[in-house]
Amino acid sequence: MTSRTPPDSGTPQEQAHHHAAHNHSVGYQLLEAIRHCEQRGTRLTPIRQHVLTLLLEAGRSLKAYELLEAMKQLYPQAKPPTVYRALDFLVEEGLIHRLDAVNAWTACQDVSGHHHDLLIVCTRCGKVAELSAPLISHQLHDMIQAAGFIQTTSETELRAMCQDCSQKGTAAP
Amino acid sequence: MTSRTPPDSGTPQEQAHHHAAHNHSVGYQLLEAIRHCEQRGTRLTPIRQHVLTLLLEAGRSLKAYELLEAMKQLYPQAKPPTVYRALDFLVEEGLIHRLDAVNAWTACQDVSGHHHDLLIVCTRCGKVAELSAPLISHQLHDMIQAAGFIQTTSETELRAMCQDCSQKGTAAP
DNA sequence: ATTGAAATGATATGTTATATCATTATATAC
DNA sequence: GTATATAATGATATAACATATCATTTCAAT
Repeated sequence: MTSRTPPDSGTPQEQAHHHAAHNHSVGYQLLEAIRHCEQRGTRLTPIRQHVLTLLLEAGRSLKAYELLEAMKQLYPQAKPPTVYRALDFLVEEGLIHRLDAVNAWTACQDVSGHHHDLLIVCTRCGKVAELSAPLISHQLHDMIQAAGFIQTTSETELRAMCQDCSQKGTAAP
Repeated sequence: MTSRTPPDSGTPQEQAHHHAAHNHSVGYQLLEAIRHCEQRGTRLTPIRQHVLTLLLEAGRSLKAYELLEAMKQLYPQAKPPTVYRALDFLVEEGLIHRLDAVNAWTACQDVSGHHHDLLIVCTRCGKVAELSAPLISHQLHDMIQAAGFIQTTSETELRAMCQDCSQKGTAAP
């Protein structure tokens, strides 16, 4: 799950927005993706669409080789490059995120809607919350620039642990 | 290099601090590390010390297998676990950072001094700038909490490109 | 000296990702 | 509609990153 029901009663103190309300169906999200690619003149081929669908249906982040196994149901000839090429395309299109913290991949929950710039990643189960926090992101951008760097991604990954996992303790999954 | 001479004339707008001034010698940094481990009752064994020294001398982030190759000069019997165990120990001690964005490892430039909570990582060459920005970090912490997560690391990695690399363009290294 | 814990040695294997070249599909120009 | 260039996929191999496991050694505390 991508944190669909976070307790919004915390300490806002910042114009941060969850987009948990954008809990669209997989079918709708797929349509959004198709429109998105049409507008950009890119091709959401069957393989790419299927990888995206798997991620959308999973409702959590998946490993590349998990996706490969799943792909083999429909595409028995699928090999690692089959999956990695699709993933690279989908990242390029902004339809999915690669999560460095857990070496996994997750569908973007809100392609056409609000921009989100922070990803909170549970390093235990891979659950992700997509947030929008323009003020913080702007500050981060300025700091990166002040340090003599150029920001190359509009999304910042934050390592964390979800409530379920932190309750279960640090033991193995 | 860990961004030793960033242009500090940018847009501060935030109490962010570079610690480029803490440009200590490798010898001094090693002494700091030894003291650090003594105080914590942990053992900076020869292997661990050598891995740390390699990272300190490199002045940039290194891959685990680069370190392995280098280790083999002094420890011909070195194997992957030799290096990974040392790296895990050094991370545990806060003497080095693991950089998820580039699958590499970098020495902490300021073990005993100021706390730093942001790492700006050049995803092209692995160069790192260590920054301290308590206000932003506090905001990030609150947002993570508001999203129903528990923050598990005190350092946030920011993907970027250093000036050298962004000038050289997107071509291969 | 004994002993328990930590560290290292050694082997094997698991996991993640890419390089390369051949083939097929698609879009555009003609 | 055929030619042709480009994009996508197929297929094989291998590179790059990381850990599990068990044996042995070192170290510190008794």
